[in-house]
Amino acid sequence: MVTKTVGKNKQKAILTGTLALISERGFHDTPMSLIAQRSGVSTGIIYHYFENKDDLIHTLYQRIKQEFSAALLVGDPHELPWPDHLKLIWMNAYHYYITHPAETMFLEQYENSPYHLKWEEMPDENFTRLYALIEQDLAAGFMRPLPDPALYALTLGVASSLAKQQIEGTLKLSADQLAEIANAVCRAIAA
Amino acid sequence: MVTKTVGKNKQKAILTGTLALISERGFHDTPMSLIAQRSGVSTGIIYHYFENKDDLIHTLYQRIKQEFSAALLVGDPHELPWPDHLKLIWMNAYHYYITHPAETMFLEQYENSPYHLKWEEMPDENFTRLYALIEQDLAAGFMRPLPDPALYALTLGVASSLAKQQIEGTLKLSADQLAEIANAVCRAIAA
Amino acid sequence: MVTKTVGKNKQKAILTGTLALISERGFHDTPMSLIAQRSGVSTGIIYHYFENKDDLIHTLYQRIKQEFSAALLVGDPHELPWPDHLKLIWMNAYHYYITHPAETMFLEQYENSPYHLKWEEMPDENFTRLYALIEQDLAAGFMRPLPDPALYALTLGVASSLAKQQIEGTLKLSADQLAEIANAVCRAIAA
Amino acid sequence: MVTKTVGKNKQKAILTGTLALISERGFHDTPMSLIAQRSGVSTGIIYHYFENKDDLIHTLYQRIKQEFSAALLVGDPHELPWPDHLKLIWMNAYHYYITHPAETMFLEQYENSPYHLKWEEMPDENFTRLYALIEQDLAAGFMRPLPDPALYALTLGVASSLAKQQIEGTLKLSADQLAEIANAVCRAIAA
DNA sequence: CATGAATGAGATTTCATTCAT
DNA sequence: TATGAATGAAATCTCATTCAT
Repeated sequence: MVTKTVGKNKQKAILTGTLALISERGFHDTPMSLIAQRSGVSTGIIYHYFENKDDLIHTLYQRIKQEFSAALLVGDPHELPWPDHLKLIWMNAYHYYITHPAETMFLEQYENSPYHLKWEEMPDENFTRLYALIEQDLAAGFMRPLPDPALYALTLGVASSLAKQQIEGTLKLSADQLAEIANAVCRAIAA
Repeated sequence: MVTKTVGKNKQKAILTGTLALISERGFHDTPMSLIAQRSGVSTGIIYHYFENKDDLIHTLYQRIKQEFSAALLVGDPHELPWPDHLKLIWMNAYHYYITHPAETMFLEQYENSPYHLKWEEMPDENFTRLYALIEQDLAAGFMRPLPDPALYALTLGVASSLAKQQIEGTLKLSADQLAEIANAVCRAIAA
Repeated sequence: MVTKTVGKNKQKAILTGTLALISERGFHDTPMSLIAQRSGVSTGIIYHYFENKDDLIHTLYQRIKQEFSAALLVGDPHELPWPDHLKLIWMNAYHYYITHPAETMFLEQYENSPYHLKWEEMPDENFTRLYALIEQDLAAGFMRPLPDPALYALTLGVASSLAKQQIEGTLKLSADQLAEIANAVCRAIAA
Repeated sequence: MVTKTVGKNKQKAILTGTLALISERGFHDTPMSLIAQRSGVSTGIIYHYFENKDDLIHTLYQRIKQEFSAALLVGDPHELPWPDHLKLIWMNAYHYYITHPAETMFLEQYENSPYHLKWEEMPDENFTRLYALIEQDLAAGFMRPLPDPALYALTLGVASSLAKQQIEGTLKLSADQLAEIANAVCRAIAA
């Protein structure tokens, strides 16, 4: 039982090290040996926990994506009326991004590389619940009937774009400005 | 006279080959030897025109960024009143993206990699003119006083996000839907 | 226990292979791939033991220099009176040179290339002891008060020069001739 | 006639550039392109004046060797009695070395690389005259009957060794010290 | 489970030499 | 003569992956 935990810890350490390095240096320029070093493990052991480098990176992606989807549901948006649940979700996304800079940079990098086309997206329960909520809003006529990707781009896409700039230090938003942008996002898609 | 341009042609061929390969395969997985082969030149000559791989990629980025900024001004948006000039610019961006899939994928990849933080952005005359137009709209009270990056995310960011999905084949927009989205974008930032 | 030393053996093999090749072919014309082949190792492992080619060559130089300095003290020259200790040291140097032709050619090549100006000389205990002995001889008035480099040139420099020619096959010295030259060297610097 | 001079000038420029670069950077690390640049000529033209890189380097060596041998005879040593002519030759050598640092470094490098074994030494009239003078001294019993290479090592070898150290800045000799060393050299080989 | 030396294919870059102009 | 773009073989170095211990 002790060793089981050690094993999990080691796997976690590898994922953490990989995240740190890739967010700093990019996919290229992040060799396995450096990951091992940063994670405090040997090169060989990585291949015990992951099939190969691609598998390691993809696993990391899935973990982060899952963590992100869970973060979107913080505060139980399903309990709130339109448009409050939309604003909460948007704020949750934004908050996750700026409090998880490494994860954010990694996600952006991953999703914008031809890398992620090689794998199919895993189904995720939290996203399923979110899509259901959106369907309700559409059915109730609160939201304009735009294609899903358009709704995404006009909402969470904006959040990620802004967060990225804050992380890079090229933007600083006050609470008021943030609320104002959240309103703008609502205006964009509200019926 | 024809032969005088051979040199430039070769440099252009290299940039074109690089663009094609990187948009298909990513930064990693695009070796110089493959670039040479695809461009129909020898490996060595690449280093005559570019200092190294980084320089090649960055130069390519600058060229595309320039081409893009020029595309935004097609149809003389400065001559149109608010909000028509905004819509024109937005449509120009969108049009550039979907008619230049390789360039789009390259731009996204480049701007989302730690790569681009190593270089400072070049000043660009077209962007300067665009910013001036935005300042006017802000001063005239047409647009909400949001920070530049927020305005960008709510407008061109949306266009790029949508275009990317169309290129990847996960989205198809009708002219009506597109116009509807352009309206949404306007609503978002209009005062 | 045998296998524990495998690592060191491999490093030694690389140094030995490098020495052989460089003494035969020179710095240029000695590619890493050839070193690997001659040493019976893979190219990659060389970079496990040495940072780069420069580091490999410089490390080899240091090892040889150390071995040489140890060879100078064979027979305990400190126990002999003037000028016998000088003659012993001189003979030791000469003997080392002609019995280590590869090392000799390497040393000469290294010390006569702009290469060695990039590194600072390591302090060496044996040389320190030799300098102390020379100081004594100077203080005792046995030797003429010439600058150290001049003393070196008039003694060991002569040994190396002669050895080099013997190695190249352009000179053959009898024991008598050698003794005669050792005397000449003594005459040159004796007070 | 004008162009003939230009040609010679260009060849001279190439030799001068090569000398400067090799004395600074070594045989390796001195590419043809850099030689062209430093010499103010195009890469291609070098191959008009020299067959290849080896030929260029060997030609340079011969020129310098010739210049050096001429320098040894300055002041007409043949007119002076023993041991004055020996001292004059020795001083001539020393003087040439310290006033021609690039040439000195080049010579040393060349003669200590496996390079020079590929070519046979050219006969040189000045050296022939010098050898004749030495024969006379030997026959007259002024000099000890040591092999030629030994005589060389004990005389000019010492001069070159000292000069090299002065060039590298690790030694500074006063006129007195120099005269003292010249005396030491004479003592070494005088009967 | 764990290590890290070892491999070797392949990546980037260099450079002597050629040749069209 | 003169240029310098062009070639491509070869050099240096990297790195994902394996495996003996």
